[in-house]
Amino acid sequence: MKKEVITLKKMAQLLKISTSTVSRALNNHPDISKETTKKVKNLAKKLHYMPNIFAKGFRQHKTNIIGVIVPNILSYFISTILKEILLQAEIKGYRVIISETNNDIKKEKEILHTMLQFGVDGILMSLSKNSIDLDPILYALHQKPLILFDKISNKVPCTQVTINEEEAAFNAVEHLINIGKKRIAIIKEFKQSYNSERRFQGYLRALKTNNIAIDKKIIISTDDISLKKGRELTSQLISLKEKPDAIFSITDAAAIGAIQTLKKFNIKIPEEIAVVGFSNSLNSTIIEPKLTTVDQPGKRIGEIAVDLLIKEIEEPKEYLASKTIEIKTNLIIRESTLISIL
Amino acid sequence: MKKEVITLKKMAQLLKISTSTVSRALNNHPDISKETTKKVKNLAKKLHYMPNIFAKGFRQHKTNIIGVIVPNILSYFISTILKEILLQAEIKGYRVIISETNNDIKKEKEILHTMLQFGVDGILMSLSKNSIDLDPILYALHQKPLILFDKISNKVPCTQVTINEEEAAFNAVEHLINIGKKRIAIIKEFKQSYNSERRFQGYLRALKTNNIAIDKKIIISTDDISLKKGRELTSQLISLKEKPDAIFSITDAAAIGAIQTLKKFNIKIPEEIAVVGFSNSLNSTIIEPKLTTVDQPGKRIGEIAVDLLIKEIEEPKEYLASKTIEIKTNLIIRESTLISIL
DNA sequence: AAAGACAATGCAATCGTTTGCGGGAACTTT
DNA sequence: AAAGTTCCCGCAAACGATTGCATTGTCTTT
Repeated sequence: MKKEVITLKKMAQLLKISTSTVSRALNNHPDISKETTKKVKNLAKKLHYMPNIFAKGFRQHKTNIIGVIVPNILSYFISTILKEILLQAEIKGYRVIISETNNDIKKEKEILHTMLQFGVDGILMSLSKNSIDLDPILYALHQKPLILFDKISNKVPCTQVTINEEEAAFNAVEHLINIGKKRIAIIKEFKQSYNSERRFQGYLRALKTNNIAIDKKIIISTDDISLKKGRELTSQLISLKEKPDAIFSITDAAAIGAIQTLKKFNIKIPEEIAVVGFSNSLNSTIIEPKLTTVDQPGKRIGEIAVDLLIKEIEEPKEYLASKTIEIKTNLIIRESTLISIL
Repeated sequence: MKKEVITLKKMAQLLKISTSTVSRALNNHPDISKETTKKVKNLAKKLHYMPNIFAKGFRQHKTNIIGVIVPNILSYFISTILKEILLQAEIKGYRVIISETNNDIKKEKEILHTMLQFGVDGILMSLSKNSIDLDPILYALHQKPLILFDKISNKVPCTQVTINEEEAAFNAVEHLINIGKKRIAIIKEFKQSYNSERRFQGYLRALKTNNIAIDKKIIISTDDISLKKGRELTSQLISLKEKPDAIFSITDAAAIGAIQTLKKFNIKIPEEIAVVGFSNSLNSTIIEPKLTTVDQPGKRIGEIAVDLLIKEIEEPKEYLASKTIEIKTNLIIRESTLISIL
């Protein structure tokens, strides 16, 4: 199983030169003659020499590893971001270790700790649903560059990359208004979720801008915003005396649940009740009618987040730069809001 | 940004004892008195001491990192496996680095190389679609424990974890036969794919066992087995003189494409043409009619793969153990094959 | 020809942790 | 009281790569 490991020392012995010369030759140090450099490199290639990364990292206090922390990798949107993070990091010579919190704050803290202990050069993080205690994050931020993406928080003084949640929601709701809807329900998460809250702000602004009264009865909050919950909450909504004429769900999953329930009760979509989701997940084109939804450019988020992190790693700043980058989203209009205007 | 780093030496100076004692105390060495151990541990906690993983790994020739190589993380099935790998690895004290090949053989080779160079303790790998040149993998196998999962190959002498593809396909096709279907088409990949080939074998066996003639006209191969391709190929199938009365697709995506096309042409599912997929992806319950499909226990695969790998890491064997573990699947019967038997 | 410049290489320390070995102190045994 | 045990602890080497400084040899300059 084990093969003999080739080290600088071994190659030095074979060539009858010192390890320092071998090291310098491999690193293209100008002090070393072209001839020697060539000899060393040939031997290294022949023996499949691989530098011991640990000795190197140990010496240079750099690991070239980026830690990524996300609530749950089983989300198409998150996967898209991760995919791009992997790609970009690799291009720039970094490896990526990934950990999941599953929205468990205790675990979030642990992971943060082990990542630091492990010696990552920087951290990309998407917050758990209810990260209230931000101390561990602030602590981490003092040790290594850290950037938040997607699930962010304005309470952490660091670079943040996310979509413009408020505007995205505003556009989605205004679209509903434009197709003639006047009584628009929202299915959102409870307050703990910063992102949900920002989408809710967009919803409110759209209504206010268009002089539509806000009715708390059709503002629904839940903590587990799943497909199943979407179904249940929609059942509630349509049993109201004054039914809504549109539902804006802050996730696609719940929007799909909503559609399923509406179909079950033979309510016409979008004529009686239109539905808008959020994420442009794969399912949104499988469900019938196809779901109008906000497309979140996961690739861009991943790309920008890695790029900024590596910049912070390689050009460390003494002060904490705290800029938030908001990436534009795109409302994709599909059948669930497509009313033919006659 | 930078905080002072706590090392064994610093703590030793503070306590006026030697670094070796500090080290041993933290590792619960029996030679050290309880009193001293306690003192050391308290100080370590107070100062947030974190061992330098690189010095440690350097010394012990162990990194506690597992490398995972997959074709594409944007797959629900793969994500499920990854999720479990992350979970189990973490429980056992290992970190996971993930890389994608995107089915690019050249990249596959590079990734394998950098992972080894990086010093992972072992590798979990799912092969690219057309990994023909297995040399890099065999080379890796000589250096470190390596286990293949999901996309495997019988040409690599190592432990492999996968589902029982042949039997799963056999059951799926036999189910179609049991509901009265006699002319069953298959949508599969070209030969390069070992898994597709095994599913095809199951298809053939089911037909033979039930004395159904094999007709090449309804055996369709493609290299990009996507939803779109599923649509196109289904169009072809239903334009045949002798239409099939069932379609077995070796992926859910193509099966969903098939359903969409059948609906477009008003072909009744499952009465006229039944459809079976493979994977039990999220979409399979969103499409209408809901898709009958083979459930692949991703969690089990991930769990077993990590477990075996860590065993091989911690109890290295001199010989190459080459056992293949096949995990049972489960056919989930839904509307796309649900014929009420009167 | 002696001195200075420069190119090429080697020596040795260093990073933080682990660990084999040795030794001192306290205690037990004869 | 001498010898043997046991318990704690420290010394120092080792892991592999990097790097400041010293050293050697060659060439140029005056």
